[in-house]
Amino acid sequence: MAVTLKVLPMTRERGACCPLPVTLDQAWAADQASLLRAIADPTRLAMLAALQKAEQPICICDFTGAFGLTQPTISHHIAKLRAAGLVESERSGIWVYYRLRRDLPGRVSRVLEALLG
Amino acid sequence: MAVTLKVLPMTRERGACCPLPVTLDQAWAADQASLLRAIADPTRLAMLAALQKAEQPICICDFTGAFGLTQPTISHHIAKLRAAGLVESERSGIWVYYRLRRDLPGRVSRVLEALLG
DNA sequence: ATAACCCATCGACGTTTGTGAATGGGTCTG
DNA sequence: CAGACCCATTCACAAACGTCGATGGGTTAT
Repeated sequence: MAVTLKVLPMTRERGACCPLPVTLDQAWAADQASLLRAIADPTRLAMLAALQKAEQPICICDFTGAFGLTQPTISHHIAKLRAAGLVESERSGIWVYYRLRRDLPGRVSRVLEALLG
Repeated sequence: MAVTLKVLPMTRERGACCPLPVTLDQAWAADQASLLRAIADPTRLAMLAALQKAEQPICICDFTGAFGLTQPTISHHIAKLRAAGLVESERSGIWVYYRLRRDLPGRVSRVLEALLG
C-alpha cells in the first residue's frame, strides 16, 4: 500500500544501460572487502568476540583448546587477523598472548562494534 | 610508559591450556560469518554502496555497464546479496530493478551503516 | 645438555568462490 | 508471428581458502 517508490520506467531506450548515479570508488571497495574477508569466518569471528570480552589477553594454546582445531589452523587464523591489523601480540615466556589492537581506525571500530555488540 | 595491561603469566602450568573466559556461541558466529561473506567482496560492496546512495532502484544492466563484468557475473553477485536478505527486486517491463531491503534487521543495518557511512 | 612445550611456517589436499561462455525463459516491438 | 532485448541458470575452470601433518625455531624446566 502507499507508493513504495518512484515510478520505474516500463520502457526506456533499449540497449542503452543507464550510468550509475553514483561514482564507484574501486579502491575503497577493495580495502573494505579485504577487511571484511578477514572477519568473515566463524572461527575468526569467535576469536574476535572472545578477545573483546576477555579482559586478559589470550594465547594460541587457549584458542586451540576452545575450538576443535589444530594449532597450525589457529595460528593461521590469528595470522590473518594480525595481517588485517585487528590484533596485536606480546610474547611472555613460551606463550604468545593476543589482544585486540588498541588503536583501531574508527571505521574498523564501528564495524566491530556493530558485529560484536 | 605506563602499564599496558595486566601482568601476563611468565610461567603457568605447562600442557594445560586455559579455558577461554567466555563462551563461544558457534551458531551466532556461523550466522554472522554467513552475512559477512555476502558483503566481503569488492563488487558486492560497490553494489551496496550504489544501492544505498541512489534514490532510484538500479537494474542489472546498469551494473553490468558500470563494472567491467559480464551480465552472468553481475547476476551471480546480486543473487548472493538477495540470498543474504540484503536486497529485494521488482520487475518492470524487461528490467529487474534492485534496491536495499527496507526491513533489514537491526544488526544488519548497523553493520551496513558502519561500512557505507 | 637434554627434554618438553609453545608457536610459526611450509607443503598438500579438498572445498569454496569469482568469472565467463552458452543456454533458455520472459517481455516488448515491429 | 519473428526478432531483439534483459535476466537467471547451468557448466566449466582458475584462484583463493580452510584444514591438517610435518618441520624447525625459541623458551623453560630438569
